[in-house]
Amino acid sequence: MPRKPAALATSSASPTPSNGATLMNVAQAASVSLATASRVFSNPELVRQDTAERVLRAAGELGFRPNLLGAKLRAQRTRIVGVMLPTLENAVFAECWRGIEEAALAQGYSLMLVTSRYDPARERERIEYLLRHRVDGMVLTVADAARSAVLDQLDAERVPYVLAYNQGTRRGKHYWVSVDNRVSARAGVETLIAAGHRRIAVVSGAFAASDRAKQRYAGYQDAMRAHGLEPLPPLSLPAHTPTHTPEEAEHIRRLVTAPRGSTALFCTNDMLAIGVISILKRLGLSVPGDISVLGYDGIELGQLLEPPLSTVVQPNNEIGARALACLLARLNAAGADAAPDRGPPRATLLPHAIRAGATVGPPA
Amino acid sequence: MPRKPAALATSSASPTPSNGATLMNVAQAASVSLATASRVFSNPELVRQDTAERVLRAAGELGFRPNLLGAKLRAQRTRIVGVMLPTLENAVFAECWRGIEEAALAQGYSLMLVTSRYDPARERERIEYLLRHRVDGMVLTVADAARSAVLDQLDAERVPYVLAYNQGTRRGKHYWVSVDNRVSARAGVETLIAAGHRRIAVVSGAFAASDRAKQRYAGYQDAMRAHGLEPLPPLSLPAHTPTHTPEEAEHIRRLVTAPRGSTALFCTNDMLAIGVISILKRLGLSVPGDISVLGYDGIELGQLLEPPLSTVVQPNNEIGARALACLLARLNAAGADAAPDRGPPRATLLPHAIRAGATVGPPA
DNA sequence: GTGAAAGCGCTAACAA
DNA sequence: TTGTTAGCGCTTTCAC
Repeated sequence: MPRKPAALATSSASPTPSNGATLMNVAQAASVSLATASRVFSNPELVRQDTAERVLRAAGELGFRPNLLGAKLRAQRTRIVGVMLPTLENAVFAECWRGIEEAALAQGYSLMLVTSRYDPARERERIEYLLRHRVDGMVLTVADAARSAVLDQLDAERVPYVLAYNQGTRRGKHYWVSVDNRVSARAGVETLIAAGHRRIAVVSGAFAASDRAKQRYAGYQDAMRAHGLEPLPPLSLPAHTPTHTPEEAEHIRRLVTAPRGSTALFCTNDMLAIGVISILKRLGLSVPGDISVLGYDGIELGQLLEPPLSTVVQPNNEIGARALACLLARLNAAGADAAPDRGPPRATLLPHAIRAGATVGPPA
Repeated sequence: MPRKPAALATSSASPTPSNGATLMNVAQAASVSLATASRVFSNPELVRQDTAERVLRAAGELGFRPNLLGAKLRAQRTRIVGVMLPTLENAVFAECWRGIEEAALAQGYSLMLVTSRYDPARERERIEYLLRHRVDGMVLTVADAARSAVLDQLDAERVPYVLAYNQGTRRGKHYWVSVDNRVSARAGVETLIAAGHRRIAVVSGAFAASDRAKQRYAGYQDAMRAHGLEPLPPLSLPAHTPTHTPEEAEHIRRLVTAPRGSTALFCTNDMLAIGVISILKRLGLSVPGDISVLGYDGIELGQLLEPPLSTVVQPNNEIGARALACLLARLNAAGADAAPDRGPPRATLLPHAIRAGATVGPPA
């Protein structure tokens, strides 16, 4: 009967830890060729109903589980998307991940996540790692999209990628999904001005670690100038440490108590804002009674606090989901034909919102 | 139907999006056999110094990047570890992920992350997905380790896994890394008792979604009984919603204002504690002036708040790192020989700590 | 030390 | 509709 020279009667033991059955085993059990068995899973419409059923039944009985490795190697595409985010410990990115995972799941794509810690050296290393896995493309947030070594590398190697949060700078150079950082920051600061504040300061993470922070600062300057107010230089705090240092507290104290100290602080991200509010409280100041604080990001945690954080809201889930969708659109467009005009738009600008919260009030 | 020489045209340009060079190309450029070239990367000690250098140089010039897919398929092991966590939006798991990623990076292992959302159906689906990728093993946190369908499946298929946070229940059944939930919770509640509280209530997420919550509640009962106090039934709040519902607020109000209402609340996780504190404040109550609140988890965020959250601290980074290390130890032990006594211990109990914070004070 | 050869599990021409 | 046949890029005996 076995007119196959097949030397693959090895199925007694359990080769792979998970499960032994290969497509070949299934094909034999269903008395069809390997090709037909394959088609049942990848192109069911090419195979007759009852044949397909026989194969499926055999697969079920054998506990067959497709080995994606073989498929990927052969197909020269992995259907894996690499994701690089600065950290997950800032809820912004955790929320974004959720959007990405949801979208990938819906589209049958797999994900590989790495974190860069805002560290360019680590960015390079982690990207290399994703490349070795032959991801089809990437979704990433880099420190500074305009001067990023990894982005240059990716461009040189023609790896498709889409930026999340990084707002494209040079015209038409990158694909990106973001809110308008500058405009939205301006809108946020204008709520401060509308509340009566005139002396408004900015607290930010390191500009080098975040082009968004720079853009948001520019938005602050826009708002101030548009209202005839003088922008102040930003207070740059090092990456949010788990706990406050005395120096940080001292900086904040000076900012708000100097003669003519600021009455409102615009923090370029929510985690920072939460930390700043705590520092202010420890200094014996009330928020918003003595000082108003406005955040940026719109993480859900902000609403859990009391008073709830006033902040500029980005749609974090959606940023992730859209970035992934954009990438898949690129991948598909490239597959169909190489027409340069096909594929998704390079820029996806999502709307921001202002969440009123209760950490902003009139100046003391 | 168009013919297919187009494929050749594209492949001449750029075979793989990333890079074209295969190990075979490198071997030819270095005038060695494929086998030798391979050895340079996997078993350098088997090849002569100068040969190796030639190969390395050729690889550099060609911009060779090993295709892990080929290696994995051939070697029948992927060096990928699957990670399943309930969510990353709870900082506990984000911190744990950090530990896992660090440890994996150090050991040259890759990771594939999925989230289960505390949903058993989704757990199954996501596990299947990891299995298709032929991960060598898994690190996971399941809703309830004692009655988990996915764990049974994994056992049946002999896939090595290590639980993080889930504390092993049946003797010797699972491998796990955790603090002692019951003992640590008891210790936490005893700080409440030491502060003078007698009427202490528990606020928890759904027990069905977390065996940890159940164990921590048991610890609470232990503490109460040991001090001659009457344990109260837990107040179970649905999964932490982004914002508070009126019902939640009403439940909390009743808990603390009924005749002889509780003076302290033990929340079985930090996010819950943060939410509960906000609710109390909105009810016009002061923490810890009117009501004391104790959390559990020790997320870093807790220290950023004012007052800083009093909580039972788990070493989240280390739980992740240890879980991964334990898994790799299992994988290696299995590789060496199948001696049943080899390999890491099944249980890894990590020490907890109490972070005093400032949300616990004497009863009003 | 090095090379030749045989696949790992799967997909996709092409043929029947 | 189904089968045959080549590999995808790599590791790994086994000879030399």
